[in-house]
Amino acid sequence: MAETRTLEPEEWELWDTWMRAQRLLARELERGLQRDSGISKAEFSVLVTLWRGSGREMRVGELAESLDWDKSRVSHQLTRMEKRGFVKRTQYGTDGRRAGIGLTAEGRRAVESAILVHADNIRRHFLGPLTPEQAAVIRAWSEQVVDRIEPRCGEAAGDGAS
Amino acid sequence: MAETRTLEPEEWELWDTWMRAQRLLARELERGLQRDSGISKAEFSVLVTLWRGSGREMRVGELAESLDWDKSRVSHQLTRMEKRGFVKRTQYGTDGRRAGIGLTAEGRRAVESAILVHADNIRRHFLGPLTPEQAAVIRAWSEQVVDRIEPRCGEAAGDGAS
DNA sequence: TCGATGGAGTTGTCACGTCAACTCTAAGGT
DNA sequence: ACCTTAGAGTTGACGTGACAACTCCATCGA
Repeated sequence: MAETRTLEPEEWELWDTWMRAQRLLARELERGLQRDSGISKAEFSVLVTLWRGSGREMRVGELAESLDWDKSRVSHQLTRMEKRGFVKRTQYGTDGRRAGIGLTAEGRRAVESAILVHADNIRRHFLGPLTPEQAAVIRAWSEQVVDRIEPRCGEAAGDGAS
Repeated sequence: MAETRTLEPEEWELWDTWMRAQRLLARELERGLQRDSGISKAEFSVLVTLWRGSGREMRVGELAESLDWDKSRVSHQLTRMEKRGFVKRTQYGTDGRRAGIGLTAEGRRAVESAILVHADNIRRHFLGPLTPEQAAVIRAWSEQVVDRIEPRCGEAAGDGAS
């Protein structure tokens, strides 16, 4: 273990400013999604992931892996989204309980519209104001962080929204 | 309004990597707080803000302003934390309903320990691996974002944890 | 004096997220 | 055939967060 002392003012300010920026950005994007497309960030994540599979049904575990979410979180989210009519669970086998997850027409419509709107918002709030130098540094740093906290051998598709 | 087209692969990868890094970092810090100090990020934020007031009782609105939280969110959080014995609401005036918020001894103990542990975790996961150049760029970028989304004239104390 | 207005706080409702406990099925071993 | 075990998915309980509706009280103006 390390030194166990509080942060220096300079350290603290960097941390605080970064946290604040990160939070405001996330809040802004979430609000945009809600306002322009009527869906939440969580819903968007699920919809995009299913949509990328272009019609193929996915399993809960697959979704959980793709999103880096807990399985039970996926299950709860699907329950809510099934109620809203965005996804459907279909049965596997003859009478078993394994479910395949598919988009409804409503879900497909919602995600195809949301993707465009959300891309605009990401450009406006995140990519737009970024200088090329900042982009390079932030990208490199983000990769460091991901590699250190979650070292992966292979690739896993992210959702880019949560 | 802009162009309304989806993100280029390069744009998307930057966005996705950044979101992933941000999320992993937040998750790691939150888990550290829970594991080492037995409190949540939300609890930590409230405790630190009260603690900085060094004994002086704060109002709900003051807390909400400091934390940049919705007032009702503060109220709900205080209800839970009162149940845990970390804070107490004291009455103002003779029979009115305005409440001043104070730390209990238990709350003070918890926050003073958590601050040290949390500082270590922030250093380990965030500040430590940062090169000076990265620190400068991230700091500048964060300030840009904050200024653009939430332009403030004066200063507001942040909590550095949520 | 009385009523309107506004600020401060609380409460309800619902979506999100985590953890642990549970069910069901498929395999595997004896 | 039977029991065990592991994997997949669901469920329940609870804390978190956003939003709107509500209560109280103070103040101000007719």
